Amino acid sequence: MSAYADQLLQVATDTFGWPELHPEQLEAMEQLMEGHDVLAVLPTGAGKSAIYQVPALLLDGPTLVVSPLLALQRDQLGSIEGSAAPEAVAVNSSQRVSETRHAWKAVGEGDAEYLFLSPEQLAKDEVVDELAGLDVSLFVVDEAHCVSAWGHDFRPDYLRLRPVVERLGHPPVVALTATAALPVRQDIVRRLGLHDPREVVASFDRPNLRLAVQRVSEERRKRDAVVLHVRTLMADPQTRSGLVYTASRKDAEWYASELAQAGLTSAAYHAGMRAADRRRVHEDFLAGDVGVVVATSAFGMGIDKPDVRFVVHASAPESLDSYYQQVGRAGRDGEPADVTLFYRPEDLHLQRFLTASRPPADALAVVAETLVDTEEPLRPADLGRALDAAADDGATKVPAARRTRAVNLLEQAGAVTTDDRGRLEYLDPDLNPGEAVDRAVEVAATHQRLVESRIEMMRAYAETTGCRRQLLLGYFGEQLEHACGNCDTCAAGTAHDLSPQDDTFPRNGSVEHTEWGHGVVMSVEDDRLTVLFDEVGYKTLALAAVRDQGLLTPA
DNA sequence: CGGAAGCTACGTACGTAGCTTCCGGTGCTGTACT
Repeated sequence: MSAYADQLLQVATDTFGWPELHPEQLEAMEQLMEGHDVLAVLPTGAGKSAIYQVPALLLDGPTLVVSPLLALQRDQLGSIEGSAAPEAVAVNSSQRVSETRHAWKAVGEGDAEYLFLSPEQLAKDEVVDELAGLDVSLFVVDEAHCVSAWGHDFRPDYLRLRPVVERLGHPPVVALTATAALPVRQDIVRRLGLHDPREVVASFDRPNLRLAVQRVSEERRKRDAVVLHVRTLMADPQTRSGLVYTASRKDAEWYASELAQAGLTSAAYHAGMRAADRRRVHEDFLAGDVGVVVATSAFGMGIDKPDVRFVVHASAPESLDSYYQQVGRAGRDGEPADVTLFYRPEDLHLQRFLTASRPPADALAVVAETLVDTEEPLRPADLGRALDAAADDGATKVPAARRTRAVNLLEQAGAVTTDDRGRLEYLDPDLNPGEAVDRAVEVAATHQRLVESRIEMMRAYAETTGCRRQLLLGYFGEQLEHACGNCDTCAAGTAHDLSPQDDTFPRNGSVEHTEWGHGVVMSVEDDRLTVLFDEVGYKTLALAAVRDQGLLTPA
């Protein structure tokens, strides 16, 4: 046991009232105390927040917590307030100016230990300037999968945390998430610039979830089948609550009303609803007044209800990452829960549409040209001003989010870098901006291939005749030797235990493909391999073809 | 890409087949207006 274990346990007990810590929690905390960066992948309910809350009190200086949703920030503030820990404050657009002023003052004077912020706040120079004077001792990225899932497109400021960490002198950084497959973990480590990170990864297996897929041919039949399935589940007196996920807001409304007509207490939940209605649905679900919430992906983070008895998908999501996160909301109490995907291959086309992204070609060109022409490195805000001025002279107008996305891509392409004062610099004056744009477009294309290959993994899960849990856990890098006995394919008798493999291509081993280049073996089944390639994402290869044609060599 | 909604033609007077068009997810922020 390390020198810190006793102190950590004592703070956990005295301040938070936790009589003990899980080994993973303690491990992550000790690594932080020793000054290491940490990536912790632990299931929800395993006490991820404790990992920063406890060491924060032993480290000298405030703890900065990056959190994706204001609602989550409020929850966290509330839970810290309910403990004996020092004050927690937030800085965001939803609170009064006076509250924000108080927050800065309290952190500055050492009265507040925890400061919650969104990544968008950290994109502002004045916020980072303020933080730079605070001697931040711990940098926490909560729900860190958002870095990878949202940073590339939806919320590009998630990819700009790294320069902030550096400007704060790189205090120990801890990234926390419940679900992260290998490329997501790699992305988190790379984008946050974690130094030699210690990874604490708990098992992904949730044996109490009964996994099933119902394949349906027609949309109309699927709707009937989903409604029937939910009605059947809710007819069981043991089943008080469950979730139905849909791909569109319209479907969420449709199923919610259909289930209500069938006599169930159901409610829709999606981002198109008014904030007050969303909050009420959430509260009613927790209180048990609403039995079934029918939701888009908007419903999820921050829901901690132990007795959710089922999660039904009326439509497949865009990745197993999302799928596992959503189904993981069932059966937190460890009791059996039903997890069923209603699958039509056609539904994957919608996911393809929703995840399709065009690289911001015009923005890339303007940003690259502006940066190459600038003598001094530019702060992002100054770049924005320069682009606005250029737009007044007839250049393409570039909204802030697009500009950030362009900067991110140029940086990933190695054309632009951020210096230690957070300023953007064009790296090689001899590199033609047109060439820089081409490279950035290629970076975006590589990422897009990964996104598309994730959809194909979703398809593989839905269509496999092997054990679903083996496939799912394999996706997250965990090998299940025996068929699980608690999924539909096991029940149908098509699943079977893995037979011993020769170890030409061991799991997690590096390989080189004749066409697709470098990759890492994710899972090995009897007749096939799934490999994550750097350039083309996930690919499943038939072992026979690999052997006969010599497609793959260990690297 | 697929599905729903809206439109037109049909050929009979209201309903349906078939075509076209449009829509489809996740949240922060700061500002303008009630």
